[in-house]
Amino acid sequence: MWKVSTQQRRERERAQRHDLIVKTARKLAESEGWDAVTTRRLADEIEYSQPVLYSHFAGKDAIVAAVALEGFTELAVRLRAATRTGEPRAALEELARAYMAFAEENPALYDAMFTMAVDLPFGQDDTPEPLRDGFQALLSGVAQFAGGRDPGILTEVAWSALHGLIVLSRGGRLPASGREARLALLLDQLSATR
Amino acid sequence: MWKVSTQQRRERERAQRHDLIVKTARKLAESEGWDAVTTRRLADEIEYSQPVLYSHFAGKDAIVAAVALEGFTELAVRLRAATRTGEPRAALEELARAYMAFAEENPALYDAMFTMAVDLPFGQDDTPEPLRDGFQALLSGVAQFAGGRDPGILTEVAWSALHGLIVLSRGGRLPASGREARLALLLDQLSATR
DNA sequence: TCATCTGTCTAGCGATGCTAGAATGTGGAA
DNA sequence: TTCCACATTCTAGCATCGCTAGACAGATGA
Repeated sequence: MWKVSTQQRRERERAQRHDLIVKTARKLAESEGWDAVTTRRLADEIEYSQPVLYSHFAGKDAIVAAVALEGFTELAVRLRAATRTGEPRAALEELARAYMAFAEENPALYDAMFTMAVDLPFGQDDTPEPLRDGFQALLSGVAQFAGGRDPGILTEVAWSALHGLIVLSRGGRLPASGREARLALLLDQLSATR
Repeated sequence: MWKVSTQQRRERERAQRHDLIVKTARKLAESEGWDAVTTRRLADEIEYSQPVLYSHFAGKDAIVAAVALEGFTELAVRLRAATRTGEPRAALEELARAYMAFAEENPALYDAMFTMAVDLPFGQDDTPEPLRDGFQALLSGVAQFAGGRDPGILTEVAWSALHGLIVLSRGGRLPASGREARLALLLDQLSATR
């Protein structure tokens, strides 16, 4: 009944608006916090009415999840870019710093990825590619210090420690002053092969 | 104008109701999650009307903070009780296990303490006693492995790692299967003096 | 017995996520 | 060009949230 070309244009426009919603939600969250990201406010920003959001996403949580997914892709890229150094200890440090820098530069995004959205499949078969890729990048930097131990487990512990530092620092649970000292100590711990 | 005894009775009753609110909020959060802890629901449970809550607390956040404070006290007691073993490595393990057990047995409480409530003073001079005490308990178990390093920093890193493991496991970010392996590896890392 | 004052409740405000049904506008057929 | 059909978008509203003003009730001391 409808021309094929018309249908394609519509799908293209829908995809663009889908992206616009995600980008706007992210920008808004980053500049004013996730509390400011209400469906009304978001609808205003994209210059459409509220129900339009629900023709793209099942609900607000799905929008947050979409933002988080975008974050995983960027984090993976960033970690990949930080795994090119030669010397092991320096490589590990660069990797850790890349992770922490990402979290600091995109606090709202990081929250969406690791504290808010719960409905993303993580350790399972249908885990999105970017998630898997980011973990692999971390693993590549940590693995050489595994010695006889399981590199996967070591990576999980390293990741947990980094995440813990980030999230406790952000909430004011850890003083901002000791930042560098803590990172240095963690890197020492991790890079001690045995 | 008012009898002293009357006034005392009233203050006693107020204190009891204050406790009732905190206990009820905690129980409700633990059994149905913090989303179920609405002011209306909470008022229903304590068999008073909503405004009564606001005569005790500035708002819902203050109630959560009160629950969190109770949690800090309990955690401190628990950690203190786990610092009595002789052999250092065993003492450290017992301490770590006590911390993780507390988080697992009281997930909602742990969330209130470390993820939700933001208005509790942490690393400052007016930090509540239980917070300081819990940190000291952790420190007492970790310090002997510090070697030449700053025991405070080491404790902060150890705490971060534990917290990271807990919070990532809970969100499904880490598979439940490797739990013991991750803890063992972390303890190895921490107990390696250098 | 009465007046007063404290404590409690009813009712309501603005804002939230979400949705049903009306209105709009676009595309193809006559 | 006119008209109909259908997809798309919007207006308006629901239930619920945290929070509060003002009415109501009950206890207290004179």
